[in-house]
Amino acid sequence: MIHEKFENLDENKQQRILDAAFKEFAENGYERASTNHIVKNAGIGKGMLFYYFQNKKELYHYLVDNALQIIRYYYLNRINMQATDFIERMKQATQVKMTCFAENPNVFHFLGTFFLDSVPDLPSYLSQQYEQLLTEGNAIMYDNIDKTLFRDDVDVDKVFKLIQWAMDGYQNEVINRLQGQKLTSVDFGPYWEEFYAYLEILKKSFYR
Amino acid sequence: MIHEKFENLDENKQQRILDAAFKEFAENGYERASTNHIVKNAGIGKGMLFYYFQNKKELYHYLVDNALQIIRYYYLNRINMQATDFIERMKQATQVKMTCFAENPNVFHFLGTFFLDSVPDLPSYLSQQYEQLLTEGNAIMYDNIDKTLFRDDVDVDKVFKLIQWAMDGYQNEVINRLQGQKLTSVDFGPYWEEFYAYLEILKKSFYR
DNA sequence: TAAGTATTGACCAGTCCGGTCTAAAGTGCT
DNA sequence: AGCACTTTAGACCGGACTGGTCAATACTTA
Repeated sequence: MIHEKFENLDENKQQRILDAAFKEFAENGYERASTNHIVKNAGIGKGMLFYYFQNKKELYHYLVDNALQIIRYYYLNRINMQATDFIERMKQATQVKMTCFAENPNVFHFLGTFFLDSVPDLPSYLSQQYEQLLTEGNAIMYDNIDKTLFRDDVDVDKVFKLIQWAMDGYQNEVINRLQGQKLTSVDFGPYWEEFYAYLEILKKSFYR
Repeated sequence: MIHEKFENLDENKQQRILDAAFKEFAENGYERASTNHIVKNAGIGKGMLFYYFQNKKELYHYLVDNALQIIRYYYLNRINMQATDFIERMKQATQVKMTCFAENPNVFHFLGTFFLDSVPDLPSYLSQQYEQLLTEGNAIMYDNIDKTLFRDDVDVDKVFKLIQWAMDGYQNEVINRLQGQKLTSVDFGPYWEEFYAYLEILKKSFYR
């Protein structure tokens, strides 16, 4: 195995290195991320990083692969596609997203900038993995939706958009409100209550 | 005057320098912005930048001042606060924002990152200017709104939020769709039509 | 004890940084 | 034309930081 050395490390140390690397790349993009910062934040010597990984680029690819797997794991198994109610579907998607974000903020942020970053020589197997995740995600959001629930005097596709913008808006609002706090120690109960109130308004307004 | 030299330059050259500087700071934040890039993109010699401005920080402050003035000019004079219809108010605000963005993308982007950037020793007169703009902007959005227009079975403040998230969502959507195009040469007509269609849906759904 | 593995951080050459300064070119007055 | 003054360019400076190497050490196992 290519990453035998790294993956034989004890769990804790592995995680420290991954966290430091995700964070550094997320905050600075590929080019400007500093391997020096990574080793310092991970608490290891400079040499070890290049003992575990061939070079900076190879480390980056390892992280992309890792991040895609994590996200995939969250999304694909937790959304019930039998529910044909669009707002209920969005509710699930939003909760999955927020949970995933709270538990893996660095990974999330990393993938967010990964899309924007002009990635250096991404191997094709990673591009494919990424493309697949996108199409699967799309299916999860829109397949098997009952459009007859909506009031018939408006364009349903536009209402889809409006609902999604509402989801995004609320998520950003919560993230902003919680800025600086450790997400793992936050009680999201009250936030979900508030969220449900918004969903009720959307149903009242957009459904028959 | 401190910036006599710079402001006596012919209009064109001044603008080239401002554009290059706004763009560089916007894309990289204060610390990582490079004066070398700025002079290269502005097409001037390195020495001149430090002939016009004392140093990097002083240039940055000049840009902040300039940007705040530009934004202020757009917003304060073009929104009719006599109109008590919230959606109409948001429509105006969104159009002003998009117009301003299309005509000054660099300035807009610069101010966007300025908020996030931990700004180096911002002089108090600039902080004050900034604070004032924020409160004025708030007034423009929410003062003198007729809340009786809304249906009475929902929380009006939450509907405010939903409408604003819709505005933000549509703006982002358009900006994404037009990515890479020169905004000044785009015909926004069709986009406004589409925008009005969204506003109609919002009125139908959220008003009595 | 000896072989083998894991680990460190000083060190390398190179890039880029903000800022300076010399020398030249341009401008305007007499 | 000659002189004083302003405007311009970019070579250059010390210093910070970069990705990556490597010799020296500590630890583990037999």
